[in-house]
Amino acid sequence: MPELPEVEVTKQGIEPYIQGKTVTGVNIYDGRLRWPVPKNLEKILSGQKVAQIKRRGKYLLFRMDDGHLIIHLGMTGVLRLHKPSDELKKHDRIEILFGQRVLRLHDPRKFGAVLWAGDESGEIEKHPLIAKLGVEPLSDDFNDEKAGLHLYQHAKGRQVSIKQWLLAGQAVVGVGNIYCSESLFSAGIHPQMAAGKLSLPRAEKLAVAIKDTLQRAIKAGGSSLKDFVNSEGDPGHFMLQTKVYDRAGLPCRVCQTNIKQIVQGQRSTYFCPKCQKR
DNA sequence: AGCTCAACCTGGCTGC
DNA sequence: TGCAGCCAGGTTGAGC
Repeated sequence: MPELPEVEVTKQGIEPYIQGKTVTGVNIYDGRLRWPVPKNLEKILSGQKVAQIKRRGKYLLFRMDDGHLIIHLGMTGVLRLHKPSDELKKHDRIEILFGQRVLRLHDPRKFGAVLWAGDESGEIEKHPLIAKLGVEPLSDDFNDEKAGLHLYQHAKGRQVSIKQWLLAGQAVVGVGNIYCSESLFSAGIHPQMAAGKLSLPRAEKLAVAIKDTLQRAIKAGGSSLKDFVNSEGDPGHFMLQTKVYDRAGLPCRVCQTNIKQIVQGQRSTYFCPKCQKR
């Protein structure tokens, strides 16, 4: 479910209610996520205050008194605030109590993660899961002058397809399978082109396309999904109307050519064979 | 170092 | 209706 925009909207949705609040308890209903949830998480977190929530790529980093709580939503994770009395739903895996509010992770496929990184293990930026991540697409490090050049230099010499290169997240984080297809369409780049063939002008165009796609998705999510505090509602799918994703066989919204679907690196890619050039 | 691929897990949809 | 097979928003880690 969640690519960067979904994670960002989640962050913005829960932060006002959680920031400055103290953990009063933790319940683990099924801790067998991507990695086992630490069994002693309740002991670790109880009494600690949330100073701030940051997002790095698709990771949410809760700055606590003695370290960071790391949460990743995986493929199907949803974080929402509830009242403790709200009925548990199937696939609610873990909850963190803040007095009369409770943060629940609902994750059917269990690809999400809830981990603890204490300060003794170093700065959170050096954490093994965080350290290798690419540049933040919406940060100053990816502004107009630097962004295209950064992509161009990172892609140089790579034989892998530009779709797989972009999705891998080593150059830029947060571009998941949906917005990867969308961004390449927007930049007019064929997904099977070798990453190393990316010219500087096209890299600049791609950088703009990525930022624009993600920003618009965040806006769409922010408007369609303000309600992070109640139990109702399914915050799962709030996608923009897609240009190519999941539109195999349908006419391109620009040129009417049929959208094609292919598989790259075990993932589906959608593109317009006419609008997108190698 | 770069790249490919299997694996983690559950549910929903398609087609027989 | 039942069931097998395939697909799904992410990421790591093994192996070449």
